[in-house]
Amino acid sequence: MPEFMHDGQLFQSPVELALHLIGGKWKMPVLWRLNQRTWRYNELHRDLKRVSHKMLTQQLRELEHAGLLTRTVHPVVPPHVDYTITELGRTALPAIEALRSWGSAYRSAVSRFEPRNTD
Amino acid sequence: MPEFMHDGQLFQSPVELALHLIGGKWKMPVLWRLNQRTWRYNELHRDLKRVSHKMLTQQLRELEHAGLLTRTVHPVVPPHVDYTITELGRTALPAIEALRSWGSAYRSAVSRFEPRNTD
DNA sequence: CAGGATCCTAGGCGATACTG
DNA sequence: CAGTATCGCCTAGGATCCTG
Repeated sequence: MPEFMHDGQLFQSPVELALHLIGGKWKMPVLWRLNQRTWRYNELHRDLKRVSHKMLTQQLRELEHAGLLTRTVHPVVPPHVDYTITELGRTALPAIEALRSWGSAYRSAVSRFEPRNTD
Repeated sequence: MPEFMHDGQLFQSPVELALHLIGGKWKMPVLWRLNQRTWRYNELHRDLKRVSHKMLTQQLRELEHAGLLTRTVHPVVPPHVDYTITELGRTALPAIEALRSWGSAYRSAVSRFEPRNTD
């Protein structure tokens, strides 16, 4: 398993690359939403409740840079920008789904031992 | 998609939980290795080249806390500690494999546009 | 050999204010 | 509405030293 460079950074494995590309806290949730339809900036901002303006913008930029989504600016006033997933971005969905599904299964597996909150 | 608590923290989705559990920089690489056999601490430390002592220890503790691996201390001198994946830990492997496979596919998809280093 | 404890710094990230 | 810029906190995490 040889090391390799991508975008000026050194990686030891494809997993490490994948986490770099979509492992950020908000990237999978964003791609997941974009799978259904095109979203506007503020829609995402509202729906991902605890994300800060700065973080969301930054992660959207990184996803765009990675070619996983497309940013479209409509030249109207007030500004209107929306984000669409690319074909390349769609290829990440099975992996995201696998994580989502595992997280869900883990939760029910563990809840059998940790009693649920009843108060 | 309701929010839920796990281990004292608030999560918005199963994906977020999954990233919390195994999204750390070294966790998937560790689990991936443990799938093949039991490893000793120093073996992991050597094999994950750029991990620091502190980080590796911390992430192993978190994986243990999450029930994904087992830490076994052999009472000999010098100390001998090894790490084994649990059944619960094995359930994460398909998700890790999905990410690994996507990272690999992404890399070859992108390399068609970005010329490889020839110098 | 495994890992705890301590110190210390870079930079991740939130809050805020400003632009087109 | 969407995005940039700036400031400053605070903590993630590396380096180092010490134990059984």
